Amino acid sequence: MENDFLAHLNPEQRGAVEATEGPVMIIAGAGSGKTRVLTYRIAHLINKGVDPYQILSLTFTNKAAREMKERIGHLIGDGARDLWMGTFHSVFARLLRREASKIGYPANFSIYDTDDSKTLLKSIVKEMGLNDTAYKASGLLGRISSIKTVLMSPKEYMNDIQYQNEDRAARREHFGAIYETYNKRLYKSSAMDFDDLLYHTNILLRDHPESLLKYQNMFRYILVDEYQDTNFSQYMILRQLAARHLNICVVGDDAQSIYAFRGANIQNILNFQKHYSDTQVFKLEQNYRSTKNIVNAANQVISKNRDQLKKTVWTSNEEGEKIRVSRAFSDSEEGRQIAQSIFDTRISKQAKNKEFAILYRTNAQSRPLEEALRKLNIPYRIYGGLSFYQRKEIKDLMAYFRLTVNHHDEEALRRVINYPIRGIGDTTFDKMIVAAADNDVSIWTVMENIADFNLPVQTRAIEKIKEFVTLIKSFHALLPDYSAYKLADYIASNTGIMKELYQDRTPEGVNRMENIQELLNGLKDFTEKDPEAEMPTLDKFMEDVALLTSEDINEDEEQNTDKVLLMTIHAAKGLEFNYVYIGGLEENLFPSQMAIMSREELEEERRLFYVAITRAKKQANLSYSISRYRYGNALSCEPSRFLEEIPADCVENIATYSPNESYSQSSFDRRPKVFNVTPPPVSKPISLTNKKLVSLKKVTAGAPVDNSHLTGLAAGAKVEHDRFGIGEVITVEGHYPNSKAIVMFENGEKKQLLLRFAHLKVLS
DNA sequence: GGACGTTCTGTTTTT
DNA sequence: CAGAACGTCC
Repeated sequence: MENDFLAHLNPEQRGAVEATEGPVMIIAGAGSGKTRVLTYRIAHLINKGVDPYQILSLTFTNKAAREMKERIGHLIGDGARDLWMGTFHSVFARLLRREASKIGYPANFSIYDTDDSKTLLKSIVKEMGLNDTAYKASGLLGRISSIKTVLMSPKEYMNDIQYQNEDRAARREHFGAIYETYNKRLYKSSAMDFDDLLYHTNILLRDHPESLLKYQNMFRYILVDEYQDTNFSQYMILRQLAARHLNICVVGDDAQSIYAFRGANIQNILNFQKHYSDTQVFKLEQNYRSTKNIVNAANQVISKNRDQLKKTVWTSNEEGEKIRVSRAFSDSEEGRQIAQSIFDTRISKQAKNKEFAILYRTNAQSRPLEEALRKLNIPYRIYGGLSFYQRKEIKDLMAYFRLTVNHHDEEALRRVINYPIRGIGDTTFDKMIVAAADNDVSIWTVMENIADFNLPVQTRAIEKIKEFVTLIKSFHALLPDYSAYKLADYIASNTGIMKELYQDRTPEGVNRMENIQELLNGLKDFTEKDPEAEMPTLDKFMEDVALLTSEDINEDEEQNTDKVLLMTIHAAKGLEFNYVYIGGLEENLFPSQMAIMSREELEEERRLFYVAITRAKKQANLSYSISRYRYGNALSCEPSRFLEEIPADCVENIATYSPNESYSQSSFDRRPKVFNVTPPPVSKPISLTNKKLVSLKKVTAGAPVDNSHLTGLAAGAKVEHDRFGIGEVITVEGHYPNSKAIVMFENGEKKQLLLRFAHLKVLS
């Protein structure tokens, strides 16, 4: 049994699978069967008699972990379920909940996402009376994150002369104090941010030898995927855990390191052999994925980078088609070209939608692509993108869940204390923050004992606060007895959220309602998943949802449908497609203008380009446009330098667009250059058959409003789906933002609607 | 406190 | 262009 499945591997792969003892580094070129090696390695370990729960396998996404678990399950059966497998963040969050008391946290600590952290920072800057343009939340969080990543506490930071000098020079002398307050507030809220999960794991292992020993013995075998994208904090965790048995196996490709911006340190992989003596190194250099032409082009491009491990990726696959490069006039025309090409290729190659992917550098690029695909009725799905859990209505309801589980969660409290409106406004909340800080307690504690604090607020507000405290406590009391679904449903209706959303009959409101329903369905699944197990309560559900992404939900329905996938290149890591389109190959966009200052940054962009090309199995299509709408302006663009780095014999230039363009060859001017050209007209009327919602585009004040301002709604178009009470738009008149639309409903009733931002509000 | 209107400002990638 | 932040009115 043991050997039959190893026969599926080539000698390179097999060597890497069978070297189970001691430090191992596997350098796996793009498309070389890396996941296969990891999967087989784990299966092989278990076959050799290693208990699954002694294996810790760290992946880059939860989805990768789940897929790998499934594949191992196919090889060895049920045992796969007991593996410790997941992202660094999810695995160590789980571990920290077990050991929370050792580091002074309760087991039910909250996990703050980036939004929570930013809101908290904004609040702190305001409370400290600092200028919020000099201390911007995003910048602060970035810096705090990188400092936490190098495991530096606020105290250490403030004692570090170099950092202090840096801050003085940058006129940020209060940064240390902000960092300290931020951490303190997190602690008072019983909350951790993403970096804390790794930071506190390090502290736990460093300061508690008995815990260290426990986990060293527990995780006898450690495997790390995408090692090139680990940061210092993660490196230190691994080093501590692996120190005893030294069975650490890292897999990665330095050429695909694309997360330096969030602290990934490519030196981890470059220096692995120095960190662990007697490392066995395996190189997987045969690419099974792409055509010769794609492999050659990618190799040529990446060879321009100075920092890299030596390896020669090669393939025995067929020569394949040349990489196609096309030029468009504008971003919307680029979209049309791509959509048309997909349309044609689908027929000529008898291909399915899901064999196509469109990749781009920034999320904002998806819009013109989506429009073009919709016009040709090509079904598509945006992969990644805004996470389900980042939507306002979901965050609001989840904030109630968080607050129920952990009353001290300040950001959850901030979100919902006055939602739905219950008369506790900003003024009252600010006063409670002050009282909390003065008494060194959480805001919840202030609220709980509101009468003792003699706050200078209206007695009405005091009453409201008492009611709110009672409400949340009543939810908490039900925690042990109610299932997650039952309690969530109870909370949704008892807070008034359901009622509020139900009353909102705008398309967006209905959509929000659907999202809430989806969340509740998710909870139902969670509740019913394992009837044998102990009661699936809400606090258990909350344990790791903070770390899920949109790809972790909805998988059954969405995953297997036949749709073209759109995503950023970062999100495409680890995926492959027959036909890949990479849009926006323009200087200052890709490479990003934020990343052309230093060689290191530029090399990371080049690796990103390498990742993008190597996603393609059969055909890679690159495109750029000579103008692009950004921030409301048409900017002139020049082709990306990366295009020139592809050897000419790998490339074929295809259809380019050039009627009446007023394109000048002058070098890129940072100031917007406005093109006086109207984009080519769209010939086909827009079909709305598969479109659920109608939303409105904003209209410039003073300009007349017409039907074209209804996104996706051509003149006279009929909205087929009447679930939302929207019928046919008859006329639209007036000026933004108070223009009016007359709409005829299917029952013949006519109503006047107010157009305001993206809402349709019924007037009569 | 809350609804609604106006002005300003940012502008990469994400566990 | 879109969303945040601010200002004005009830």
